[in-house]
Amino acid sequence: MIDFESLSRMYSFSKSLTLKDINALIRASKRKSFHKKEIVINIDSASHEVYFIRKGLVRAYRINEKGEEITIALYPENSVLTNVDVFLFEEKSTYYYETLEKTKTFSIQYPTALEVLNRNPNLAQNKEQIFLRFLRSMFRRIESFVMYTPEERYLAYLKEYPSLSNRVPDKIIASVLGITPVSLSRIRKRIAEK
Amino acid sequence: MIDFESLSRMYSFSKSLTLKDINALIRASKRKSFHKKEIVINIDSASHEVYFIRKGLVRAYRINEKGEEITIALYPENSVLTNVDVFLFEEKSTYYYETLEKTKTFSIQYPTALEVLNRNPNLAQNKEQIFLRFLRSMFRRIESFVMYTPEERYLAYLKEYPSLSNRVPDKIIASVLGITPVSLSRIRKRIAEK
DNA sequence: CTTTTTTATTATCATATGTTAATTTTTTAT
DNA sequence: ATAAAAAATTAACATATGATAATAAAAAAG
Repeated sequence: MIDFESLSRMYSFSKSLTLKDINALIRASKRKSFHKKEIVINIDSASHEVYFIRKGLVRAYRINEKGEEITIALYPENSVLTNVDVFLFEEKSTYYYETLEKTKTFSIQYPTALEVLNRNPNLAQNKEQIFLRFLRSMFRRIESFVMYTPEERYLAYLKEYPSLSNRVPDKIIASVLGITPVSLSRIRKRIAEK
Repeated sequence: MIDFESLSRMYSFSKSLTLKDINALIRASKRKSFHKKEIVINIDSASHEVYFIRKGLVRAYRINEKGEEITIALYPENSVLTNVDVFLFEEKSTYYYETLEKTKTFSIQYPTALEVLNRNPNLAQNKEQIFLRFLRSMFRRIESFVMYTPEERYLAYLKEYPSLSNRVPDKIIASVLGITPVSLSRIRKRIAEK
């Protein structure tokens, strides 16, 4: 059940995983495939499933009071996707998690993951690494909102995620940056004129 | 060395701490007092010290390229303050952590805290709680930037931290909200007119 | 208490963004 | 390949914000 692709994905995700850890994780996890625009976790779901994106791209979005789609996060390859509402607030999901591309995942029920963690102390450290990874990206994102203009945020986004800019529709990028699609289009024009 | 104030502070911070845990923590930590406008952690510091704010108020700020003070975070009573650059990015601090009021803290060197944690398995769970607390507040803050206007963010801030609005100068609140002091003043006027 | 310094407000003007709608371009579906 | 749908661009207008400066109010220092 352990193939080269799983191994190398795991390795690229975390170099501190041992073969034994990887084995334990892979045996406890299952693979899923999603078509484009397929729901991974639905709104109102209480799912405790933790996903590792092997391939593809997922977004988390909701519909606001005005009926607009608000995308709060993108999950590209090698990222960990969880139901934030369940994990952080013990509430049902307030977001749809939907693929933007054909996507392949490993996933594991959180209670099962905890069992594996308890049997493999090495993994506990890995759990902390995942927490730190979330904290890092969230902190950088907050910094970008506090310190930079929308235009600067867009440029930083292009720099940090060059591979995503071609895969994510601008209207979704705009939402992630906290601006409207029309405004992003104008920003793009301004940048192009330089 | 364990007084009632320490106990009740600890209890209000986390109800899952046992007396033994509290004892271990308090014995390993030391108390500090700071005057108003005193530096707790300086820019470029590599300090691994973790602070628990017993009383008072601290902010993290830096000076941007234009010479403006940018406040990224506020740390009121019962919050945990760490050198984010050191903890998340293993770099020297890019922020000044400065008191806005007379402030009293418990603090502990992170390596020492880890020793205490290792000797007291109950505390490990508590460490996770602290992580979760950071993740929660960061996530909510990101949501507020993505989904709400500056005016809505200000109203949400007033609602969430009513006790802070009188203690923090508006120019600092403006910075935390990612807007200019002039703009916040206008927002306040607009709100007052309703 | 008075003076000095800091903060907040207001005004003015330039610029950016939001909103709505029309048009063009691109993507998707058949 | 063609039609249909979605996304991106552009335009026009209203509104909000940024920048700078002057003034008023509040806080700090002596």
